[in-house]
Amino acid sequence: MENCTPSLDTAFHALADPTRRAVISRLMTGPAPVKELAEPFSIGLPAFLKHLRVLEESGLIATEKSGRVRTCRIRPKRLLDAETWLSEQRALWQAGADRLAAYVENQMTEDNDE
Amino acid sequence: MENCTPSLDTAFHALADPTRRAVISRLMTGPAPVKELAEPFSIGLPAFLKHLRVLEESGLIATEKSGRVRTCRIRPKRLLDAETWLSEQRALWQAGADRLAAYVENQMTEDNDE
DNA sequence: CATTTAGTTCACCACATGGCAAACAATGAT
DNA sequence: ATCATTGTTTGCCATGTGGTGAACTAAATG
Repeated sequence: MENCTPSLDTAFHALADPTRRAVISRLMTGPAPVKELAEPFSIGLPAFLKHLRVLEESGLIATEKSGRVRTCRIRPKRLLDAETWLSEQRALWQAGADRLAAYVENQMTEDNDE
Repeated sequence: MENCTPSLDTAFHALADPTRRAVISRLMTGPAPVKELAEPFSIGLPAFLKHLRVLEESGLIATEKSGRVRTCRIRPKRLLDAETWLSEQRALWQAGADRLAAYVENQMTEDNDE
């Protein structure tokens, strides 16, 4: 249940943008060149490349240039790191839920908004 | 496997800061007033309140003021939303892994770096 | 009432982010 | 050799972020 700060910062930050999440989703189905990745979006290439750089520096993706085309692929490890942190937090919460079962039951019933 | 943009943006962004993640971790063990939450950190109250506001507007926590003390508690739903998105992505990846078992095996062996 | 305590608001600052346009490689195709 | 394709770099700009210090409100406490 560490707070292993340095990598989670960049990973969560990278995920906090719809364009970048869409790129992640796309790459989950297999590698792709930059142009194909950028196609669905209405932004220019320079802006899109910035997103790719954020993703790469966060360790969520890896890119490799062969000829004039740069191919991007997913890097599942960092995704798993983020997921692990979240599930650890949930485990922490459930431990507290066991301690204060009745109180938490009350919290949940008033938490069904939105 | 939606990209349900609006809430994930703010949730992931809120999680992209070590101070805010530490607050989340602390609140997982039960509610706490602002002063107690701010104590472990070396930043001033105004800065800390900004973090709390980010957390609250992201829906990750809820706060309630009683008398002169504002009590903060966790809101597990948004945490679960983020965790769900991540696990959906992983499922997507595993589907691709089934399709291209051999290729992905190759990818994993060259992904043991860092 | 006077004072500490807890939180809030305000003005300000340095810096990162996300976007653009435009010019510049470098490779593949004709 | 020419030319289209695919990135890449460079300025530039508006906005958001994370921090500060100082002034202020409101509730317990003596």
